[in-house]
Amino acid sequence: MAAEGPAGGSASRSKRADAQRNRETVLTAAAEVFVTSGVDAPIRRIAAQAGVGMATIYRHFPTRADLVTAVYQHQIEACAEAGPHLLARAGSPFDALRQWIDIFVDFLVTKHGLADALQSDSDRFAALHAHFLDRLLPVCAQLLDAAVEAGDIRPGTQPYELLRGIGNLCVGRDDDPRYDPRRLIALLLQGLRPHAS
Amino acid sequence: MAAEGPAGGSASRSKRADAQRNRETVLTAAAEVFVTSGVDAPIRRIAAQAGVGMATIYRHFPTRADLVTAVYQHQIEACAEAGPHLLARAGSPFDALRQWIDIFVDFLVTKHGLADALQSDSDRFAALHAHFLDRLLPVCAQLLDAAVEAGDIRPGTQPYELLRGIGNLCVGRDDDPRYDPRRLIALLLQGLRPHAS
DNA sequence: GACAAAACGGAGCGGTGCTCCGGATACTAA
DNA sequence: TTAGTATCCGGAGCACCGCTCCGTTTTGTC
Repeated sequence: MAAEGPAGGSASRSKRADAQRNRETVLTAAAEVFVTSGVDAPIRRIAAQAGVGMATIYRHFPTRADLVTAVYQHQIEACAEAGPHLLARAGSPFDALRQWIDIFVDFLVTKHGLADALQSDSDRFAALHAHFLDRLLPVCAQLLDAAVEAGDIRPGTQPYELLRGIGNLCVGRDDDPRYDPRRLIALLLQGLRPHAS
Repeated sequence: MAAEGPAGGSASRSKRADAQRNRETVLTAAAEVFVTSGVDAPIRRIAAQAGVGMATIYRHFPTRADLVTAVYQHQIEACAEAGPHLLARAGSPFDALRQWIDIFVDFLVTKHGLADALQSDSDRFAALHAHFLDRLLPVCAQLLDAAVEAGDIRPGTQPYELLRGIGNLCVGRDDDPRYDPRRLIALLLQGLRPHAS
């Protein structure tokens, strides 16, 4: 709680220049390594790729979740912002929900191991899980509410449960032609529609 | 392919007495450790619990998947056998499918980390995944076919996809009151029902 | 009891997460 | 420009893990 430096500045600009530079270097390197080795890649490898020491990574991103969060920050944000946008543009709230889920799923399945990390049983990624929730849960809830309001789906589904379920369905090997999470998610959405008794 | 010893014996009885004894000891110890520490527990810990060396475990169960498979052998078998049984007893093929899935889910969620292991994107549990599939896929397919035949659900769903989807929905922390995989699986099944257009 | 085959146990190797601290670096003030 | 200092860096080091190798012990047989 000590006083901040002069002129405060925004979140990540109140550091020394080399620190700021290294932060970016690490983020770039991590993004590259994540593509080839998944978000579970050894910190040593990321450090080597960035040409820095391990401690530098830990100093900027104390937990692995912090690093992953920072790397995918923009895409999480884009996904969150797509929600209201779709709600305004799509043909129906249900379509908006469906398209938003498509975006979310595309995001998850193209990042090797990200879905696994999100639902990991260990606590190593707790902060990542929390950040996804903070940012995306309200969006999902809004879309869900709108669809219920419009009578497109039955009420009673909890946004958290739906979001985690979708994430769960994206877990595991993504190169298996026998398994496409999108088909199951479509079934799930179908199950949400009102009974046409 | 060398000649077997005298009196051959069934699968795991053609070894020396101490080996046979240790095999059982290890299985018991592993079952205990799995309950408290999950199926990812360190081999060292299981060895300590059993009072044997690590090499003994690796000798009897070359991969972790072999050990896990052996520990849960009986329950996998029971689950597989429940399929035809339910099909004969339940009110409808759909009910049979639903009840069988309940059994499967109960099995998964009560073994910490088992669902995670099954869908793990590493290859460490490949043999476990394969064994589950060998044993349960035909059962699931039979139940699915019967339900389609009876007109309870729409055709077109692949047993593998359904089984893996259910497994996926069981992944992650099992002590979160906000998330109950059974509710989502019920939705999934609902989505399988014919459109009452 | 002697012998060989089988099984055992744990030291040891490579790899990983994370920390600690001596040294290098960037800003500040004179 | 040059000192001085707070900040940051790098990698050695420790703990833990999976897995193997090999000298030792146990078991079954003659």
